[in-house]
Amino acid sequence: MELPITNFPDAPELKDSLKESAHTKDQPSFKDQRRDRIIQVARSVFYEVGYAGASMSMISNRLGGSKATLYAYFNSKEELFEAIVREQCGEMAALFQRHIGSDDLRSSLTVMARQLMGAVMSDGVIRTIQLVVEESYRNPHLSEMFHNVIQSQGRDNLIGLLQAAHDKGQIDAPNIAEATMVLKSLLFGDCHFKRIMNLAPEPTEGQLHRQIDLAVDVFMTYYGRPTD
Amino acid sequence: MELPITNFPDAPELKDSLKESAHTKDQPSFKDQRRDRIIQVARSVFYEVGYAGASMSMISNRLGGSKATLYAYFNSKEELFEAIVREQCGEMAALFQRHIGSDDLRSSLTVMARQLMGAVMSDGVIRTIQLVVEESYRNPHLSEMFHNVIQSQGRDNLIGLLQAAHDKGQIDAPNIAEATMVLKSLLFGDCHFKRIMNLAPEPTEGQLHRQIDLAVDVFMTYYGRPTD
DNA sequence: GGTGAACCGTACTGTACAGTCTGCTTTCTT
DNA sequence: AAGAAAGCAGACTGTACAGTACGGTTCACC
Repeated sequence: MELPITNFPDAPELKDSLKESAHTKDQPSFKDQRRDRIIQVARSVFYEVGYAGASMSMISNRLGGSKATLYAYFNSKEELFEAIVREQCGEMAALFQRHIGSDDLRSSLTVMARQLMGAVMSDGVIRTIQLVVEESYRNPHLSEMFHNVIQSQGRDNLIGLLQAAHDKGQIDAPNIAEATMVLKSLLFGDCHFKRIMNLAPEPTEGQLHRQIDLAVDVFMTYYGRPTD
Repeated sequence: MELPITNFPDAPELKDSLKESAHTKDQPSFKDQRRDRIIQVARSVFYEVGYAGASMSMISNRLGGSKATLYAYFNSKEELFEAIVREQCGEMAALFQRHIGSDDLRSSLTVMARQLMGAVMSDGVIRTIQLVVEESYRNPHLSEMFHNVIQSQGRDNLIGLLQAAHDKGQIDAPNIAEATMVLKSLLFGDCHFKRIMNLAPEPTEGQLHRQIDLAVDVFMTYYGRPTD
């Protein structure tokens, strides 16, 4: 079922702009930029109709070029999809900057959580998660890739923060991994699951902040030192 | 790609047993039992290869009958899948029996949570969730159906329990819905998400119990009355 | 022993898709 | 200007699948 998306008019424009930027000797090569453009377009198609529902013809049509060109950049649909997930992981990892705990642990946690949650609840990340779930049976290393970013990178940040807080005596959490899990659960709340099930829209900033405040409050009540 | 599952030998046997049971005038008719058998087999196929990966031929082969028979019971692949999800929802709903809080809220919560979590973390339910996620874009009312069970049924039980506890003065939770969300998040923890992403096997009973104990402890520390 | 409903096996139809190939055009390089 | 590299359009191949058609078979029931 080919959607009626007849040759996007912006495709040729882009092509021209690519050529120009090459004249000015920018860092990313033609190929890289074109590759990025393919990933971007393909991602939007996968988002709309899912992995199984997307066809390479659909992608190349919307891209404006020919299928042959598409296959010149990616050897298969699977490889293209993998590149999309990889790129999304990269974007997420870039968001998980390392935080150094301040004296006020509550505000440190809040700042960090806002950053983390904004990323993790966004339409893009949620849709990627859904696609990974769809493909994770056929292609288990996709979820592993995701795991390495979302769990290792994001979680290690949290663990580092909490470990430092524990060492400074701000909290009393002998089992840091467990405490991290509790915090993460409280932060994600109901909402993350609902998002994945397509049962809730992207939360507003206000909703996110309320949820984070509650999570931090519950967490600190359990793990905080009496003096804190 | 047809899997090498040549005509299950048990299919004819079953057919015979169906006929026999009709003689004895059991409640479920031929059709009902046969329908259940189809759902059961189809579910196992969907579990193995996903919705898109499963073909009706594959299902009817494994069933032992012909495709025509399959279509005599279900008008389309989608309808069959919907029946599977509906049945799984029914099974889950049956597990969420109503609990009346005892004087010991901690133990009430623990008992209820063990029941809930055992269901919700099981391979069957998790795999169904994954399939629903896969199809929820094309077929949004599948997730709604799920939502009605897992959220309304399961959650209403929790809400009822907590409301009673609040009324009895066992906890101080002016916003019951919020408290329920906190409890649910703590119970599900990391594990549920990991399960959905195919990153963790079904937890052992010991792991479940530890997680539940921690969740209840955190919850009661925050919401419990000082006297409790 | 005949009738009808359910079922069986399988061939068929129409469609859709991944991936390839070809012949042509544009654009860059030298 | 000439050759090379990349891209374009779209036809083509082979496969897989949803769903249908059909002729033959079983079997309960009359």
